[in-house]
Amino acid sequence: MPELPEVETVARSIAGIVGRRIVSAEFTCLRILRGKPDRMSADLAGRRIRGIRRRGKFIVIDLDKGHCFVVHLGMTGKLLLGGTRSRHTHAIVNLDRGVLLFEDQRQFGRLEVSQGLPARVEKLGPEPLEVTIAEFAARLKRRSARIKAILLDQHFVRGMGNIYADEALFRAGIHPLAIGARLRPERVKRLHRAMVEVLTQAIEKGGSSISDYVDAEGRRGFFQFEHRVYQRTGDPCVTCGSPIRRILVAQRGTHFCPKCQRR
DNA sequence: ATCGGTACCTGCACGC
DNA sequence: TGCGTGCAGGTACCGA
Repeated sequence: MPELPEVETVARSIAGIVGRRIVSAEFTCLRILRGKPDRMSADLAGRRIRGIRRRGKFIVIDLDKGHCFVVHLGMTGKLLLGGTRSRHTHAIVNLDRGVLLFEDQRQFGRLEVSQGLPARVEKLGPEPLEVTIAEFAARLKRRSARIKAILLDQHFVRGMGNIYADEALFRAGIHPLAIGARLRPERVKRLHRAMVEVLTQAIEKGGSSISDYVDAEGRRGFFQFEHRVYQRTGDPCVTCGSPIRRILVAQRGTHFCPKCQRR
């Protein structure tokens, strides 16, 4: 499910747990854990929640003494405040008031307890909503891959995913197979602007609910109604009417208008 | 360091 | 109805 706008929406939806204390935590699926379940439970029990932040697609729950509870939602992960347990409920975090559940049908999500930020999470690229056009252009100049693959690389910018890469490229009029370093400065500028616009608008709409994405209160997003190319294969381009095409780039379904998006 | 390909999971839609 | 195939918001890891 979750790219930057969805993760941001989920992070905001659990902001209310800041200040609460973790009473206990139970983990029932080894695959999604970075660390041993009993050790993680012991590290979490009794800790006060000091803050919630998002770093790329990671949700960082800051605890006492620099400890972090780091959550990645993978493709189908959900953080939920209360609600009924299901066969995909893999973690139950009991708070002094309420409970935080982690569900994940496909088990691509990951949970981790660390002292400070894990190195893997620390060394990601800049936030796409903060990176300046100058830095964006400089970083792009060093990349020889296709622009779609570059946007998906979390070391280039952190938080873009398959939906918003396709949507940003469409809005910028750039073909997904264009080589990053070869983009003219004017097109780089358009891409930077399109990326910021599409992510900002998507956050305002609470993200995209493609199948079952919801925030921690169970609310769906509405940005799926604003998609112009993503999963619109064969449908007419909203600008020129040409059928939207789907190709594979970096093994990911990639949607674009062959007339509006040029290499 | 970067690039492109593969593996990891479950569930759904589709054609036969 | 059942079965095989392809597809799905993700990252990690491999060899080149």
